[in-house]
Amino acid sequence: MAKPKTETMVAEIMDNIRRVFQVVNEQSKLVERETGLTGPQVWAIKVIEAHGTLRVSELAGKMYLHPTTVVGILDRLEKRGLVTRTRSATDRRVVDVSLTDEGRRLVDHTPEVASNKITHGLESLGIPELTIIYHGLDRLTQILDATNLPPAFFGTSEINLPKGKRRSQP
Amino acid sequence: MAKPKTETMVAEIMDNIRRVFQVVNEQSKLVERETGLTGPQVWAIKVIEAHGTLRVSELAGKMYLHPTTVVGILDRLEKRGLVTRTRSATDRRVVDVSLTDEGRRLVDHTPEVASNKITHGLESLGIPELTIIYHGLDRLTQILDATNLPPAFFGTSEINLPKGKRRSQP
DNA sequence: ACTGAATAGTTTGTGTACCAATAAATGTTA
DNA sequence: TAACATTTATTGGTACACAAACTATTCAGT
Repeated sequence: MAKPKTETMVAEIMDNIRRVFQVVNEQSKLVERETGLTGPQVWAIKVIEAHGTLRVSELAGKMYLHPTTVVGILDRLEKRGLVTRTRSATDRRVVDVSLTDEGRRLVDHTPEVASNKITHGLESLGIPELTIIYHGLDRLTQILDATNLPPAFFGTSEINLPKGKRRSQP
Repeated sequence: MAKPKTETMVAEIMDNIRRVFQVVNEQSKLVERETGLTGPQVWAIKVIEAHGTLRVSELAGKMYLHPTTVVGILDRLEKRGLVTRTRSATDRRVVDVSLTDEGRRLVDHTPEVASNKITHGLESLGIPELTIIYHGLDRLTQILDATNLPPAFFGTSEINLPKGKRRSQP
């Protein structure tokens, strides 16, 4: 294939990105059937467990989501008794989020969120093929970082892109 | 970086996929501000213009979306007078979708949906770098296809994954 | 021709995901 | 200190995205 035609390659790359979207979405639905929680919900309690008690804006930052979205997710998790919300004593604007015992139990019993088809498929590959995918995505995210100005909706709280990629904060 | 550790690479690949998600989402919002239509809406009328009149299930197939989702998008486009829905005379179960003059006018005046930051960034790269990204994503979608059973909600109508990827129909 | 399966599109309900506007608390500055 | 701005989380509203259930139509087999 690799016909050296910029236009064609860009179009195919965009199509492939859409494909990946699709599959990741399906995976989210699959996790839901297995655990009774949706992908984002599992993701949230994983983050909470890893970090310990944290404020809503911190959680949103670590999940790359807007606070409004996280509020909805927390509503559902709270209704199920998996997390608690408490107003901070020192700063009453802040809401601290933490796991309940039930939530912690569920996290432990969830045998790796990542054990979905994508991760599984990736893990079955050899180092050479993984390297190809890795470099391609890495290059892609680099150009995304270069062209993507921060939308500045995160306020001032540190954004903490996990792998230390991303530019300096405003 | 290419430290040959399967576990680490898989984790970083997943993180990068999430990054791409984020940026594509932002792009969709940006297109919305410029055209008054959302990303999926623009995508839909682009597909309709490219293919001409087509049925709802065909449109859904070409967009990799469930028919239910497309129905909602069509509702909004129809309300704005950009598309029309007509029941087919030969098969009254079928609904044919086509652009109105207004819709065609809007498509022409939309200077390339793809002129977003991602495509822009990609187009600014040279063939060698594009090749890296292309191969990485291509390999990724291959393993996704291999592990991803068709959800089988498209019925029998030809699905037409544009680049000739995807399995034979049931 | 008639019953039953399959198909096409839609409705209904849940869950993201975001923006705009808001309320309450804290900070800043005149 | 009092007016103003900022921060933090929430509510209200729109738009996806999908599953399950439903209606209408067509097809298949007897």
